[in-house]
Amino acid sequence: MPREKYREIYVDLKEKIEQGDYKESDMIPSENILSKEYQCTRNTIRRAIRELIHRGYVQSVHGKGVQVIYHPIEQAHFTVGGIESFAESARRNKKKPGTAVMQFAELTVDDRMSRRTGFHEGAEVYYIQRVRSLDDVPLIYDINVFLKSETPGLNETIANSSIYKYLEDDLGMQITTSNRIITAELATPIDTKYLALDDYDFVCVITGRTFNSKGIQFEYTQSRHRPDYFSFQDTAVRTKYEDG
Amino acid sequence: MPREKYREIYVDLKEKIEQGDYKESDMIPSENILSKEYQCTRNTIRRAIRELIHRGYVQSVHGKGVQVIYHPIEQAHFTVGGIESFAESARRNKKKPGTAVMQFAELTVDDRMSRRTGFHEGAEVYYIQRVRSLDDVPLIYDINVFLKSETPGLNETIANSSIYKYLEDDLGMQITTSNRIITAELATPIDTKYLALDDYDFVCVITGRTFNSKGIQFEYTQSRHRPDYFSFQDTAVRTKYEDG
DNA sequence: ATACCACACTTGTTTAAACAAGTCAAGAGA
DNA sequence: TCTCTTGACTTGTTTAAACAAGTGTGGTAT
Repeated sequence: MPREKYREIYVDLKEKIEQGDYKESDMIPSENILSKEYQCTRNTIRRAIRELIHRGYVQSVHGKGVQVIYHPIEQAHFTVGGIESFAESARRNKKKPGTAVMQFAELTVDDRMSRRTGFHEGAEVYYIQRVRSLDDVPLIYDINVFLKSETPGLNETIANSSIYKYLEDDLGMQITTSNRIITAELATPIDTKYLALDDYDFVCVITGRTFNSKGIQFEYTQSRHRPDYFSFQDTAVRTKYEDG
Repeated sequence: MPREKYREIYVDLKEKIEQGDYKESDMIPSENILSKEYQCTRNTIRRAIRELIHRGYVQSVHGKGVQVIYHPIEQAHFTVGGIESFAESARRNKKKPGTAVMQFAELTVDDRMSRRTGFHEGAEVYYIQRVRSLDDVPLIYDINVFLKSETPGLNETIANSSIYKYLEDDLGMQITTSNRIITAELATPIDTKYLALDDYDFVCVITGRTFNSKGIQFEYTQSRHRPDYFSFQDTAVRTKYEDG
């Protein structure tokens, strides 16, 4: 459970917005009022509000207040966003997750793979391919490359359930940053073979590198999704003036 | 030009990273050292670093320091990310932008459109369809809906160049937050007709709502991209503990 | 009525300081 | 040699206060 004040306040306000206590276009109470309510300084309130802004819940307006802009999205898709494991996403989307390991290999990174994954040449890695299903329909083809030195003891059994759960609970690793690129590509024969693509001849692809709290990139991932079950959510905040 | 200290520091550090003064996996100087260098308090330094973290340039490691994780991406695609106008993106991707207005209409939001766009029923809007080209190849089909009351004076001539430029420079509007969803869809006959899709029968779609600094949603957008010219970049930072 | 100004609010930026907590290396003690 | 502790560093959280700047209201003088 969160022990940090700003996080408690953030979660509290977030739930109030999601439950409709504060409705879209409403102003939430001012920072001064909230700091009295939550028994803390304005700084701590501002930090909680900052998180809400970054997640697209509210929008601050100079001189006026902080306005709710949260709009629940239609859940026709399987929505991806933030840093989540497949199991977590599945649960949030209220679908039953399933996993089948297609390949589990241990290999050494060569020149070409190094450029693609960001791992150093010569690094020892686990190379895993898995098919993920939602409500028993195979919809996602996952290719994972894990740095062995940071993920010791990884094996096929673990790959069959949840690798992230193993990393976080058993190895005590903390996942922090994820750089991702979203594209769409023509389906490969492998996609067509293993996924229920129906009539689709293309897939949505998330390619990304993930870092742990020690600042080490421990993962490279490529997730190939059936398009009608994929949507990626994002909130961008424009900081004043250009970025350069 | 930025007058805020934290922004000057942010831009300065960002450029040092992009130019390779601080290389990947390097630690940048500690917050205390930087605060002396830049003649400010640690708080201001932390704020600049926070921005770098959110844009995927660095990663802070508790007790150790702040590490560079920036990795220049391969520019095979047309990369979208952050809040940018089409003209800005084109310039950043070093391509010549072009625009053709297919439709410019003024209409009133009805029930169905309200659910899709987030505008109130009965609101007066501009409805615009445009084909965007990069280096003279038509690659993006843009559908924009602008709230008339917030974007007065919009016309076909402006739509032909840069609407965002008009809003920011002439109307003095500040664009702040953008909620977007990225998906891929089968190409419609319109896509096929107006875009150079080559053999592709699908498009990448960015759907989004944009807010100005007054907290008013003034735009709804749908951008349909040729897939091989599209990539969406994202950095996610996992805040400790679950979001609820 | 209208234009203007003062005032009470709001959020935005910056400084300052204290303490918590994680890392790492050097040195003491076995 | 090995283990453990200490201390100096790092980032993380919170408090406190001052001033800047934008918004809106209400009153006053025209």
